[in-house]
Amino acid sequence: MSIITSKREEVYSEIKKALNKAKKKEILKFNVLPDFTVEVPRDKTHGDFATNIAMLLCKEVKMPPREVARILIENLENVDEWTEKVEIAGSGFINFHLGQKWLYKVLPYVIKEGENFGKSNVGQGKKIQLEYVSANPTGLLHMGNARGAALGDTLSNLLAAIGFNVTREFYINDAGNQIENFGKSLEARYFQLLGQKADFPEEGYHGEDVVATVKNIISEVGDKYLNVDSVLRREFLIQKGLEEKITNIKNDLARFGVEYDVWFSEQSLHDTGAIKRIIQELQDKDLIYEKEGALWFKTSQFGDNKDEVVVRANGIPTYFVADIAYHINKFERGFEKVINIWGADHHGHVARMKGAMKAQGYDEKKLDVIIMQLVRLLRDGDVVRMSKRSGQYITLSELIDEVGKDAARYFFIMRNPDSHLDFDLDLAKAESSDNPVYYVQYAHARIASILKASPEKIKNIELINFALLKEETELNLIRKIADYPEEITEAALNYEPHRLTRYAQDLASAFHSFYNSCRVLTDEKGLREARLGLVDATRITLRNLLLLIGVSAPERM
RNA sequence: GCGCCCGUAGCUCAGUGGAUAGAGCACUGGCCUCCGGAGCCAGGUGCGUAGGUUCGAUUCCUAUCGGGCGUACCA
Repeated sequence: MSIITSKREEVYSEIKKALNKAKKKEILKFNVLPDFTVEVPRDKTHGDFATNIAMLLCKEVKMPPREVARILIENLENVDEWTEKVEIAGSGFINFHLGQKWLYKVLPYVIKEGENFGKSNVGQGKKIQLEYVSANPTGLLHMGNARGAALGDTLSNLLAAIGFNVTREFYINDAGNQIENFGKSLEARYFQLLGQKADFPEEGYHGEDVVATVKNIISEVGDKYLNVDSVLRREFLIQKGLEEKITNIKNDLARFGVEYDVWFSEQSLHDTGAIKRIIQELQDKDLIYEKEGALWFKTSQFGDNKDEVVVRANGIPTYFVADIAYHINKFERGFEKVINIWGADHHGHVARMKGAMKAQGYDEKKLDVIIMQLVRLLRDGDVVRMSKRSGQYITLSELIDEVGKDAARYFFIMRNPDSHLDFDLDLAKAESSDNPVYYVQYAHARIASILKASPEKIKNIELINFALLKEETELNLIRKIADYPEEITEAALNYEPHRLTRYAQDLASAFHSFYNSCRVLTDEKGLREARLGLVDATRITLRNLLLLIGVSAPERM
């Protein structure tokens, strides 16, 4: 429990106590206590915490809000012990000024916690699963996959930090139509590279990477498969091709700092009969009918706007039913929460997947789908057009080469997933103040060099007199640090990783301001030690934060 | 047509049922004999439009306009 959270709760419960006291005395007459807020006001002159309770209550008690506020304040107990000043402001806000004492407790707490600062047990060890990227293994990872990777990994880190037991998972679409297509493409390239005539399938994968894959296969087995049965040849090429593609995907993601606990194969759902089982179960529930030779699932009964095919007329199950089987599998593994990160082009899939879970007797509320909008790439101010089919796209690997892992990850989580993302390659590459990543990392490097230049190391934080920190920039920095645990919790629970970059910016800014107005390594020993403590607490916070985002915290730049 | 997301500063984006709506970039001017100037300080414009709910709406609801995506026996 962080200091600021406990402080807020203290204020909250004191207000409640006062209200109940006034109610008992029949000065305020109300039935149910409204759901009021206690928040840190935007404007510092409005104190450390503010509540809107008076405005919410005014109607029921039939008094002007400021009058309600006055009564409430009168009924607060031992106000002087925990506040410096309580005032009524604006149309009826009550502002609590707590003084600075509690702020000084923040720093020793942070230093003692170290890398645990910000962590909590809000999640209580509950099992939670995140599935992200899950790109088709028929090609390389593109910008959209990269955004999903950065978001998914950061969100996983966040949830783990607040005490959830997180499983990170990649679903490999190694079955279905696109694999057939992949096989045809490989086969055509195989013929072509061996000097044979072959038409390349129109719907095939035109990318250069497919050519490279086939070249690798040829260097291994030569023309051995030129004259075998086409079915066997394709089977072999697909197996080899998938192996290489999946290895590539794993390597690229690893370079991006993204590691998975589970790589789940779609094919395995066919092999184990899980898909057949689902279809049977749906049939038993009378949720399946036949039309034009295909089997349809009555998804419209569950909020979808039309029914969906689960088995095609040619007898091959669709991606949809495989995905249902996969999600049932997730629930069977006992996750209390299942989170998917999908691109906006899959949003139509959400309602029917939830419907399918409901049809199978699972609580669809346990399935959260984060839809992220698509990425647009900008170079020299122009949009770079991308298309996977045509093979024209910038890969994750190329992106890392060009702008580096740190900048790429930072940029991807800077935006709300709901927002379209314009990825400005030139800005991401800029080694200047324009680049928000450097701005934050610079603060960390600067701290490292102060600590290095310091004549003494902090040994016993108990002996430091933090009350010597009285400058406005010092107090601002402490307040910002104190916000950190709450920021982490909010970002995690609301699935909002982008809050982290904003906070990072603010924290770095508060530090730079402090640095410019206060000399750390001053001759006064007491003040120097207090400031070193402040600097160290800033370092710990910055470092923990960057770690969550998957960006390095450099000692030097 | 229908469904989902978005519309906030010149640009890229945060944010909130409440008190003066923020940040970065861009533009202008200042700041190191001293811990890293990749820094700091100062400067100004905006919630697409129209209704409704509310003590209070940029936020919630409805309509409308604009952009993206979906609406496959692709995934």
